[in-house]
Amino acid sequence: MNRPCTEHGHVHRLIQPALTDLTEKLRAGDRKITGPRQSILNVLRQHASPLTNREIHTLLADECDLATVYRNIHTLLKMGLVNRVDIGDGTARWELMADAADHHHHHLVCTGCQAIVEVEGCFPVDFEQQLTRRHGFSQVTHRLEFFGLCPKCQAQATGAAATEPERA
Amino acid sequence: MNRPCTEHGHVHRLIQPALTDLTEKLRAGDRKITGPRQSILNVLRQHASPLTNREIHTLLADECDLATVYRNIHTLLKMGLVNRVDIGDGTARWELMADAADHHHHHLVCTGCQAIVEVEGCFPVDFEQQLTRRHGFSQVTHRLEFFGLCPKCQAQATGAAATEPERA
DNA sequence: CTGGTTGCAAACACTTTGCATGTCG
DNA sequence: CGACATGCAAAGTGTTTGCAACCAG
Repeated sequence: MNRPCTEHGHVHRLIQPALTDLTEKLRAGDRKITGPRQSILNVLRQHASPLTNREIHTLLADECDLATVYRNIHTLLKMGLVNRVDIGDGTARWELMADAADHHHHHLVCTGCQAIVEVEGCFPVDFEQQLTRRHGFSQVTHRLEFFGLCPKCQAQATGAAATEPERA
Repeated sequence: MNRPCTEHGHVHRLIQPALTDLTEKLRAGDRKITGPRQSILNVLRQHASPLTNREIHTLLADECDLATVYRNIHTLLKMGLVNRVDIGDGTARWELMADAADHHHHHLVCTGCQAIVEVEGCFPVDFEQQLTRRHGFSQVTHRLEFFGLCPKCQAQATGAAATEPERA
């Protein structure tokens, strides 16, 4: 389902919701189809790697204000159209939520260069239910991210002056 | 392993590293055992639920400056003594890293009241290796958090306007 | 026409940093 | 004594919000 992107070093999702499907959802939620809103959705559609609000704004080439990006992302979040991704640097990243339940996935983040790779698969739902049942929680979801050193950064680390003390 | 804390509504970890073990690690890293540093470690030892820098500072009752908390947490992070936890609100939280590899755990966060419960167990390491092997990453770790509605918030939601203050 | 939306700027919250002073080892 | 640590304040980011003008439905 995925194809490596030689230019950016990450994986592009081939299957992205059609823009019409997205605007349709907006309409259903009594939201207006404005220019900035369509642009934001398009930018997200073209980048599988989660983007920060600032990155979205930059990619939009000042088509709209940064505050508008924040407001729209927030709206899209409430409508369940985007998904928040945290990679531990304190900045929120956003990706388009694939249609409903399918295409559940996670990310593999390089601790060296911050590159984000999308990984398929996840643990069985039984695991989640089993783990949370005893606590009486309902509507349980999860967020799972992997971290590690990507091939490039590994080479760079070993190749360069061997100043890399082994870490536990 | 855990015991519910009636006062704070979360779960306290019974097994926490002894303060001497912690200061020992500091010494080993050529770090000084200062007053603020010991206090921070003690606060973390007494609260299993991850704390924000501000919370730590408050619990310290102004024993030291907020900036000192930030700096020390950063130091402890680099030394591998604390672990960062993100629950999706943009604020970093910190918990004491249990001894080495054991006591690997995750968190169950209530989307209603932000309460954090520690959950034991995790998927088999094989899963992680299998999932990331194809990407050539090394030193792979992961971060996993569960989200859901805690029993209290469920009742509050169904009971509608029903008076259910019950100081949380 | 009308309420949602936007631009702009100010306000906020969290986090980092420069510098002089203080203190552990 | 020397290097690291701290307090204080200022500056940096990421994010939110008030308000008047604007625009999609």
